[in-house]
Amino acid sequence: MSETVITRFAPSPTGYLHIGGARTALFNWLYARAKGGRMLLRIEDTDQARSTEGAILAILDGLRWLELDWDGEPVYQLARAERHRAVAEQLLAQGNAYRCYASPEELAAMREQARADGRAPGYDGTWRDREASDAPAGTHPAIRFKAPREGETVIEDQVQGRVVVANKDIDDLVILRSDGSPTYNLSVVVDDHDMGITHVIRGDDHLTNAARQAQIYRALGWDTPIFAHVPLIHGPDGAKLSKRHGALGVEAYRAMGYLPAALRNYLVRLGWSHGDDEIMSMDDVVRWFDLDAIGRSAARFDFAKLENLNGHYLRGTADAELVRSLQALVPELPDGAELGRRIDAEGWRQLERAMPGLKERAKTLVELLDNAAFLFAKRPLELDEQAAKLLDPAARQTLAELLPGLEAVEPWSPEALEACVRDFAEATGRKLGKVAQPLRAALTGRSASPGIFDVLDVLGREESLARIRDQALSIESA
RNA sequence: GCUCCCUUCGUCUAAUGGUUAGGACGUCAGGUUUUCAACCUGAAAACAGGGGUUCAAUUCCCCUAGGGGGUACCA
Repeated sequence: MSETVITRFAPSPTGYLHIGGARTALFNWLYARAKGGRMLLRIEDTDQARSTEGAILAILDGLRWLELDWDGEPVYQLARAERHRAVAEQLLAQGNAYRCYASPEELAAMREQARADGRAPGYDGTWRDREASDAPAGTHPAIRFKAPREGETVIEDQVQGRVVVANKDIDDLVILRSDGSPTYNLSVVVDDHDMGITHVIRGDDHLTNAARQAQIYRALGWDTPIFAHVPLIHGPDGAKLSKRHGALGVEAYRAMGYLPAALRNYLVRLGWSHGDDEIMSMDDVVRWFDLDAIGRSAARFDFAKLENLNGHYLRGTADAELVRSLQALVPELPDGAELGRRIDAEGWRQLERAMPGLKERAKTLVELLDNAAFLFAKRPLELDEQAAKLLDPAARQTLAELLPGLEAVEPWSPEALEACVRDFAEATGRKLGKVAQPLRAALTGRSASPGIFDVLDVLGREESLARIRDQALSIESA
């Protein structure tokens, strides 16, 4: 009997959706899709001190941007606290848990002592067998899980393989705080069980939790889900890619001009592989994805490769769609407001017309937009250093000589323009580059741009000639 | 400290008990070209170290080193 696969992505809303979380979500999504199952979303907001509404929104937004959809409504863990509490009480009634009256000070002292003795700094089980009558008056106890002390707990992990933890190394964890709120390890078990989760795919920072959780499953008489602990993603320097060490939320990648398709492709190859395949559609990946092809070692995040992939996807995206992406991106840019004002409807149309030449030359949407700056520039153009160097007296002379021919070009099409410029170069014994580069500098203010005949075409006759005159004329006045 | 996991070119990775250890990104050198990209060709570049097991280990086992995770009344 084959059971429907149900995975879940369970972020805690204490920050944005970071890149590791995004990959975890992607893997869960892929596995569910690959097996014809479902992926559920659970917001683990039980840490009320750190969870924020804004973070929840940022995470949902990040998932939507990555086009990772989930099935059904998100489950909010906090809303299920009553159920978690009931399970804790059940564990207590069954004798699988006990009340612990130790104060925070006592616990701290206990940890310190254990450390000094070279032992694992876990709870020592003081209240495991003490009578309730010993309880100090007026204190609210926490409830601790009575973890087995003998033997070992085995996790048959789909990625990590067989992981064995000695039970003596697992202490009695608190499942219900003294204020009556459930803790993570209890909530996860109850929720995963109640939601019918069949496969838990998450970062391997949860690997040791899995052993604790397995013990709780057992005490409750529930089947454990299948675990798959995916290695973490490290920064370019090999250090942990944590929120504190410059890890970025997916919205930062969006703002840097990356395409969701490129990020997904990059992320899926971080830890998972299918032979020598690098560029894969999500349809391909869904067809091929499985847990056994996930590697066991951590990967470093490499922007260079992401950029390369992004360039690939950029080139493969339709012009009109790129314009829409750009329109959505502009407000998120640092100078977005100013830029948004400068580009009018006509500007967007021009941008789309210039897109074939632009998308060939950019690795990100941000770079693309920067390369398109000449479209929105106002005369007289500001020349960058190299363009200024290019427009030496000889070049300005060339432009002056070229001008009459260009003025007569009819129609103003790339083909006709190219014929005109080539004829001019040939007739005057110049190499094409000697004409094209000054033109480029005059028209775009830079030394690099899309094909120069396309630039002339997109800019139009009037604006092109005016920009050329701006530069050619200066020699006559000089 | 205790405990768990990991280790193939700079990076992401493939493969195999016997291979010239493959691909991709990046780098370098050419080609193409109106610039820059793209594209094409080529090059340099890896089995962490030490022990075993075996006719034979990059591959299996052990140790060491290095890296990472966990070690909360956080998730």
